[in-house]
Amino acid sequence: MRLSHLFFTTLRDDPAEAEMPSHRLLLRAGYVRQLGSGIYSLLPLGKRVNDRVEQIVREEQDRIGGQEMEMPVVHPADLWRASGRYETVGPEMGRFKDRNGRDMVLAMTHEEVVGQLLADVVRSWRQLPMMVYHFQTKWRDEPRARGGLIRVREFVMKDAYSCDRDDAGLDVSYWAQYGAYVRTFERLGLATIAVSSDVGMMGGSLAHEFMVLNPAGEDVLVLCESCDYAANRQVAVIPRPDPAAEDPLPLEEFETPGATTIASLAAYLDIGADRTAKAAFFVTGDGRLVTAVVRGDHEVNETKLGNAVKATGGLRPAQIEEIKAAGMEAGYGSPIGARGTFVVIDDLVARSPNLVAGANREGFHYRNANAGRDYTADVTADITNAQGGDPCPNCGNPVILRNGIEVGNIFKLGTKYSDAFEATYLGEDGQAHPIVMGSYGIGVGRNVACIVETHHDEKGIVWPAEVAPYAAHLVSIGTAKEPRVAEIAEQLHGLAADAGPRREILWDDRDESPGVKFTDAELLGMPWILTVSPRSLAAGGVEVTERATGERTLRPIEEVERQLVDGF
RNA sequence: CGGGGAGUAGCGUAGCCUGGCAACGCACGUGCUUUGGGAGCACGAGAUCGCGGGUUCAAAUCCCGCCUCCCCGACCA
Repeated sequence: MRLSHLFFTTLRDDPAEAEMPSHRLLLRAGYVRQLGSGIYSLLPLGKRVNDRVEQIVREEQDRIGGQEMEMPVVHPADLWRASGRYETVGPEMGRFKDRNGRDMVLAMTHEEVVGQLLADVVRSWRQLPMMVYHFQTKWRDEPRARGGLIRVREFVMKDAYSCDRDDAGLDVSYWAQYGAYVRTFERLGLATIAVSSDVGMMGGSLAHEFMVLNPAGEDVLVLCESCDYAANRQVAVIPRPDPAAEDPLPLEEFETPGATTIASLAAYLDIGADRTAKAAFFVTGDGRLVTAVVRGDHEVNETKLGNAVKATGGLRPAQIEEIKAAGMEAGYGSPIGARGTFVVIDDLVARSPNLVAGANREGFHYRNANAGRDYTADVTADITNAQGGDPCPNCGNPVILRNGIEVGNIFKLGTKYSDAFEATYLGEDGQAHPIVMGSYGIGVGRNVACIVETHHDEKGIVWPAEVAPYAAHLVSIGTAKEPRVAEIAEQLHGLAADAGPRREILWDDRDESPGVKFTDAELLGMPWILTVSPRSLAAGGVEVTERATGERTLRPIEEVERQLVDGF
């Protein structure tokens, strides 16, 4: 490809809105352009990288027996009503009416379509197991897009669906996908950590997320450096020691002026935060006020809390008025004397005697609050976040917290969708059984961004060879001085093109100064930069620079020609 | 949705407080020179100053409303 013909432009200055390296570099180097919040066009270079990433994902899916297909982006709403998700999902799903007034939705995932297809196609146990996948656009109207391609609203996902006769079969499919993901991310040049995760809106029993460590990551991971424990903080369960036993003392109200936070309360009383009980207030999607009580030295984990109260439609922080309506006082709140609220107590609070808790009266707290005696739980569960230094559940050594970006996930779905669509098969026993499903996603664009996040330097992108849009970047210099420069460049460019699409190179044939060409070559990030110039020809060939190391060697033309075909 | 910030030429910005010809760098076009690390000179094109309303002799600038984008928090590939 001649750079003079390529639909792109590089930017000398960083776009003001781009903060993450991948966002900045993909914009500057002319790979992508933004159309709206969380909506991006892929320019030709971006499209080629995207295709290379897709191809690696495709090969690894095919290797474990996945069959590629394609399902639509626009679905009739009735399909989503059948699974119940038309009601449960909320505003992140795009909804519209067709010209006849029928409710339609934009696909945010494809379990429903697969469920319906299974009901249609699968009759017999002989058709199972079976795994299908496709690359398709999803629309998810996220509350906030961010970080360029890291978190967008419209994106292409590889989503795969495994279909098995029973749980044992699902287990096999699940771990086959696990292995495929490990290979996929290795080939993409991404160091991932598989963490166990929440099953979220998908429902199901077991799930892993593949995470790339990144300070800008939106997930917090709980990791153990002594063993291989790794979990999303949403689900990490940390063992906690029993608090020292004390006899319950009488409840006693006392004045704590202005102590609306645990920090100020503990400082005022000169006690540890672990001697206090903290109440946090949420409202579920179905309108219940939830009061969560954790010890002052912990934080509420909203995922665990949501699961504990079986919240449909998620949780949102409660308004002051909603807290007051239940007889509680924000800043001095506790379930003591409250009414009309669902109370969830962290199991550590349940075991901690004589805590300081809010008195539901401005400027007052109680001493010696005891769960079970002074207030009762509707549910007692672990609802706290793991913290750095907590003991690892495997080996007991202190865990660390790191941020991560989720580049892929795998879910055991079970029969939720096959039940909804009556997707059954006749078993060897002559009976109908529900098909057992799994679901496996990889966001293509996010992976592209993550590759740039790990493979770049101060000059620009450094593509791993497997995903680079072109195998090499040819820079020709001094064509006016030496006619052979253009001839040789032309020859190398044609040779690479003839060697096949994967061997094609980018040739900067523009009439630009050498400085501009080198700078752009480094910004664009092809793994090899080939320089043809009067100087290189006089020295006997082509200068070959490895982008990653900056190492330069002068190689005879014939050798470069061979390497353009066989690889460098 | 809560909090913070920003919309001026393709990109980056100044001008706004204190109203008075819309400016600078890069990029872009033409010509000449230059050609191994973001070249030089000359000429040139490019902006309804996010949108709507208001105040004023006069609005990028002041006031009101709206829209969009970015960043931090609750969701996910």
